[in-house]
Amino acid sequence: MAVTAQRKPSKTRRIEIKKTALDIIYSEGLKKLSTHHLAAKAGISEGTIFRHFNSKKEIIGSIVKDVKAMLVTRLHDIAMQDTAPDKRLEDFICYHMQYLKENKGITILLFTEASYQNNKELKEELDEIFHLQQKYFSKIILDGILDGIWSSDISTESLASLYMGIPIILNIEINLNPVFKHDNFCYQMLTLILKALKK
Amino acid sequence: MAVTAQRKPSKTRRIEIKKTALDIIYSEGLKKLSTHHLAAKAGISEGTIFRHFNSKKEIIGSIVKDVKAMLVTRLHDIAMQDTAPDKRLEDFICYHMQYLKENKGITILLFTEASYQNNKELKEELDEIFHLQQKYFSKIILDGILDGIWSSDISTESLASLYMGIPIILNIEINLNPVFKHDNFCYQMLTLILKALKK
DNA sequence: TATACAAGTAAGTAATCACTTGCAAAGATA
DNA sequence: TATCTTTGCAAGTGATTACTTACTTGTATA
Repeated sequence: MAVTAQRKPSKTRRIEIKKTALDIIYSEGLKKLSTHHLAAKAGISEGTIFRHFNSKKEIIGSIVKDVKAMLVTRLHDIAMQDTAPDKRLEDFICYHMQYLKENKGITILLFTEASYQNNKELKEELDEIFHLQQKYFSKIILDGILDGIWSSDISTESLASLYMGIPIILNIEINLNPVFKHDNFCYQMLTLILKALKK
Repeated sequence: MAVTAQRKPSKTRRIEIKKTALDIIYSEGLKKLSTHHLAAKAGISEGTIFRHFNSKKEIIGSIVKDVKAMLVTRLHDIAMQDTAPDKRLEDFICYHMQYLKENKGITILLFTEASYQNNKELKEELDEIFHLQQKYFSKIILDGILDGIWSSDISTESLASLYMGIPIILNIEINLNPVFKHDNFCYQMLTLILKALKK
């Protein structure tokens, strides 16, 4: 019979709201992400949400921004390391999968929101995230081909396209199959990619 | 200044409504698929939609049923042919891509609706479609391995998972890149898969 | 030609949506 | 202690949602 939520600084409350939003997306679906339901799950009133965000759109925009800061820059760093390409490829894929495993609502948000809403700015953000990931992946592959460890008669572009399907598949499998063994997943995918790259 | 839509038998009208729904999903996003907007685009009144379908849910359910009848059974037939596995693989992938190219709203509907709505029956239907496609794909791969034309040291299951990412990627690329050259796409993907399968 | 049914409409319905308003009170600073 | 800013809430707002109701009209068949 809570009367009023504990007062917290906006910075903290924003993080809580975004975390709750991802929980809802992952466990109940995007449709349940109403401001009413989000407030209830976060233990605050609906009005309080709009004290910390100007709009619902801004909440999603802020989450996307977090992904760029946390995931995309890390993938960039991995791709640009001066270690061997096969080592970088492993780090890249495994970090990518681990991040998505630990932030389970992200994939649904990125791919569903873009095709559900018709928000132009959001679409452009997602487009950028998508193609940056492809670009960093391609960088590693091209380095490996230049180093002579991988076959050059492969379309790097196609392989990068194929790679981008993996996060989505991971998510669908997790969603449909509750006992999905995520741990092997990144190494299984790595093995397949290495096989395709073999000279 | 049309007063009343032309009278058509329910069978015809249902097809028109479903076609219009897919057009909206593809070109305007799932959010714009309201019964109000759907009726306007189909050139009928909102009430007429409910003359031919009991609910909006039933429209989507009927489209999913069409996919099972048109796409899934065709993929089954291709997988079960007694031609060479590499021929079947080519037919399988190219028919799959062609179907999705000609029915552009389907992929968004299948993958977005499942994570947007929390409709249990729909989720089970989509689960079935997803895993049947994986199963038929795996059948071809296993036949090729048994015939000795492809390497046996590959996880058929992993490859089938990887394969299922392709339709989604195709859709995202088409959406983000208006001048995407779909024609090469299925052969590029086929090449990569064959490379991974090489002995 | 009379009748019955199928297919159409306009104008509703309650529920839900994102968001606003006006006010109370906690916490920091003077 | 007095003041000011920030964070909270209850109770709204109009717009939109899927769907219903009551009624009209085209068309096939007796």
